[in-house]
Amino acid sequence: MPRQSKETPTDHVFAALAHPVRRDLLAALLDGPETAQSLADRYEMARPSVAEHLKVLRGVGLVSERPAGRNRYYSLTPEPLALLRAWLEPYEQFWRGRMSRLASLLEKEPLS
Amino acid sequence: MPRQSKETPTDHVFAALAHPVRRDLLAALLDGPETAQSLADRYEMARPSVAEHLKVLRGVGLVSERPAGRNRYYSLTPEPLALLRAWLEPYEQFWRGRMSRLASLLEKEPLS
DNA sequence: ATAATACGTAGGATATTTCCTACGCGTCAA
DNA sequence: TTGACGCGTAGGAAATATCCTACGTATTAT
Repeated sequence: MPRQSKETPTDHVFAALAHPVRRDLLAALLDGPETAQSLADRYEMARPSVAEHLKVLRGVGLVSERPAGRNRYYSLTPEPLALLRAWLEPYEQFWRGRMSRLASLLEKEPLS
Repeated sequence: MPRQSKETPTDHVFAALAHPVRRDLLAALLDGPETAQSLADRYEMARPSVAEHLKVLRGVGLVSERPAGRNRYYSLTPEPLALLRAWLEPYEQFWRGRMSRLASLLEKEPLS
């Protein structure tokens, strides 16, 4: 399997979540919408840098924006995280498979 | 909150999963242990490059190795993915909150 | 012993990411 | 209108990540 040539939405979500600052930004938005400026203040980071990160998050649909006068409020839209959960699925099955195999093993040979 | 200075295990798991090739490698290992060489063949990539990726995955505990003569079998150890699921938790709660608020809104003002 | 093969890692070229300052645009207050 | 403020983005420096070939080591086959 020589790696799919096209990048999938899941690829982009993983890439967006790879950076600690972007995950921090998402966490901050759990408490409600905020502006780029106030987020920049919170993280001791230049506002344009925060704006870039927000752009990435918006690109994968994890964040949406609402203009309000000269302000612009960013809010969390967690739907794309469903892709992450879907990706996780086969590994959890794999894990459960291992666990049950271990369980049946212990059943046959207890306390050895 | 000026960003935690120390990197957490969760940070490292996200970083490890950020690269498409590393996710492909994990997916390949779902079918059972494999050597670096056979993985390299599958992905049309130089073996040392695959070895580097495996090193990263091993660093976060997603992969373990078992030497066997001059071969070395890598296998999937999905436990660290629990960190990812834990990270996901607050966002799923956030999501459910939005859904239920929408539901109660529709209940009060149906089909408008 | 010798040849072949699998391995990890070093060294380094290249690509990508991240972060900043500088700028121009739009909005609000005076 | 004018000045202050918030915004996004361009441009570029610096840090990271990625991928390769080259090398040395260990194991198997001849």
